[in-house]
Amino acid sequence: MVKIDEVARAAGVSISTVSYALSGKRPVSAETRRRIQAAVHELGYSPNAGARMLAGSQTNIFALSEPLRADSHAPSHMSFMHAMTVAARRKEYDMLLLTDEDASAGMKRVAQSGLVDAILVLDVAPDDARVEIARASATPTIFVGIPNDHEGLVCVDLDFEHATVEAVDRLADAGHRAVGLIGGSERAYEKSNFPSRVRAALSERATERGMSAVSVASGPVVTDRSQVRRSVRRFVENGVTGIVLHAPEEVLQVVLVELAALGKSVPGDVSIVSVGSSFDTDAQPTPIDSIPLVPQSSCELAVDLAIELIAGRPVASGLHLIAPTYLERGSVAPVPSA
Amino acid sequence: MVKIDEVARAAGVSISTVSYALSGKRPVSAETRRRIQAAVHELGYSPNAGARMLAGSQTNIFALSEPLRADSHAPSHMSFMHAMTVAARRKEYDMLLLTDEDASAGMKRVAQSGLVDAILVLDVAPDDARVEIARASATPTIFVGIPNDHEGLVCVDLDFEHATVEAVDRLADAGHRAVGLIGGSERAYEKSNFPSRVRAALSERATERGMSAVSVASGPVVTDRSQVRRSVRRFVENGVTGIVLHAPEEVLQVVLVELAALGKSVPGDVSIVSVGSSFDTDAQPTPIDSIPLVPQSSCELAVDLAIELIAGRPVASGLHLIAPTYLERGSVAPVPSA
DNA sequence: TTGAAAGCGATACCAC
DNA sequence: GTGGTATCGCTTTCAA
Repeated sequence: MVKIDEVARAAGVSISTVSYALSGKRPVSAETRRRIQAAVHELGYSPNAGARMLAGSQTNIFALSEPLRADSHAPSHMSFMHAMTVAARRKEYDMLLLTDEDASAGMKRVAQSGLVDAILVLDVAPDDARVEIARASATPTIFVGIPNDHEGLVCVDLDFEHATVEAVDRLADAGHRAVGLIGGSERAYEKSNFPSRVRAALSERATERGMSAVSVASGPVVTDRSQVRRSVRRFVENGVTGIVLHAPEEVLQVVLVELAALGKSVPGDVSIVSVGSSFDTDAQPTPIDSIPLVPQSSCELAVDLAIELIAGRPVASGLHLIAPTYLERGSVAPVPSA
Repeated sequence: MVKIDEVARAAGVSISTVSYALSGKRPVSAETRRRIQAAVHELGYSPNAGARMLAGSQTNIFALSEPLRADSHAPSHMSFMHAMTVAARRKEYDMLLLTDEDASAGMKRVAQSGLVDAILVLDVAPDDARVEIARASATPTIFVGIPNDHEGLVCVDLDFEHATVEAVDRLADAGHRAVGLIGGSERAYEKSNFPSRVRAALSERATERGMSAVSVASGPVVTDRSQVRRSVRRFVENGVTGIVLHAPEEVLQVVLVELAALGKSVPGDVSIVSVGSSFDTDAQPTPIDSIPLVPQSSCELAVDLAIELIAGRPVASGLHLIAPTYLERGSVAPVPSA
């Protein structure tokens, strides 16, 4: 394991110059820097992590607190974990995993031992125990998702309410008079407080636009396709021509199959918009308009905010909402003239 | 951030005694240890991670190399990552995440910087680039899964071959004369070399037991249920009464639905055994006999082996196969007397 | 623009 | 059974 003094010797400079050349915290002449970089490359030097932490009081490690509840949607979680880790690496940070059975204790431990510079919290529940720990800790903490009580916290999320409004508006603009919502399972409404915000925003906006709204929460995906199909049938019977979907990929597929079974085409007879999904609505048999929840966006923002906090720069505590982006895929069309 | 000397002062001992009391590497009188523990608790002390790494040359961190390929099965991956992280924590280790775009570079980096004590490799491909890196590195590395060329490596996995043999034997013992295999997607056969071992073991054992074997790889799960259904129909037409399933949960569900549609009952008409699945075959509408791939088992073994290597204790390089466990759930019954 | 040297906070050797 | 202290490899002040 090659050390900094070997690099210094090889480059014919002092240890401190090597350190500065690598960190860029002090100007180093072009020629000297070149020699140092050559030596670094030559010897395959990378600074000892422990020594760096100790001397620099920065670890370049984030903790990712990721409670894996039995009912969480694995593919979405993976996307977020992955996006977060990649975003961190782009900023030279590594990612340490904190599991659920360890969430509270783990957050304390990594903070107290100075193992990490900041904590990133995924899969935030409305009533999340980690909120209190974050408040009690001096370690910068960013929530991806929004707990009910987010006073003084830094939270990142998609702006679901505006996304929903946008979705309703698109349908209204296309002349649709009745809109239906296919939401997630009942459990989803306890796990996160956004499904209910979507539902509320939809009702409100539909009313404002003079539409009638029918909202339905779908049952647990795999075990209860029939409930989703029932909802779709009810929509059709009630003259709903616009559907807003806030649910996983599997549910969309059931919806599409059922519509086809009822002889309804998309967007010929029924228009669909997906809100806040993190799967690719473009890769569906029928591409679907979407206002996606893009893990990369949330995660990059979260990482940037963490870095600001670490640097001691001011960050507005409160909600950092990501503006929705509407992706047209041709699944919204004017309502058929009855 | 409270330091060791404050604890020492509070307990009225020297810092070395505190260190020894905490590490247990030197006997400390009961009374002294009690006072130290009290002080630790009182002050909320936890040792500085950087200092510890530097002085002790142990980091108590593992790296988890987890290439997230687009076609990987998210729920299984999550199970493994989670199980591995939990197993590590039980041994006082934290887990650092290495992503795919970083796999090779990341492994080198964390090894060279002394950030981790060992590397755990998940989702091993038959022809895995990480094999070479492991060979070139002095950092202990454990593979969960088996690359084709595993010379000199330490690999952990379920003993799929014996598991398959056991499954075939159960069916043979129950009098079944023809056995069918529902495997994963074609891609699965490239991603890991176990699906093909299962297939080979099945053919061989079936022959040994005087059975006829029909092997079928199912298509990509979601987009091609029809292929699975076709296979099931073919099985029934060909008089197959015993099915070995080596595929994800979704495939099992399709199989069960199709059998029902064909008027076949389980285990009345057809017997089924699942091999190497990591979902709960007991939670299915029809519970299924299973020789499960238990993430906990693999991960605990991997962690134990890593610790052995770190401690400098000898570990047999080569395959560490986990003995299969057969779980009876009533899905295997004597072949109906035609 | 560069160098010397004082820490950072533990661990573990050497004494007692 | 306990204490003093050199040491780990870097960062960063202070000097030049």
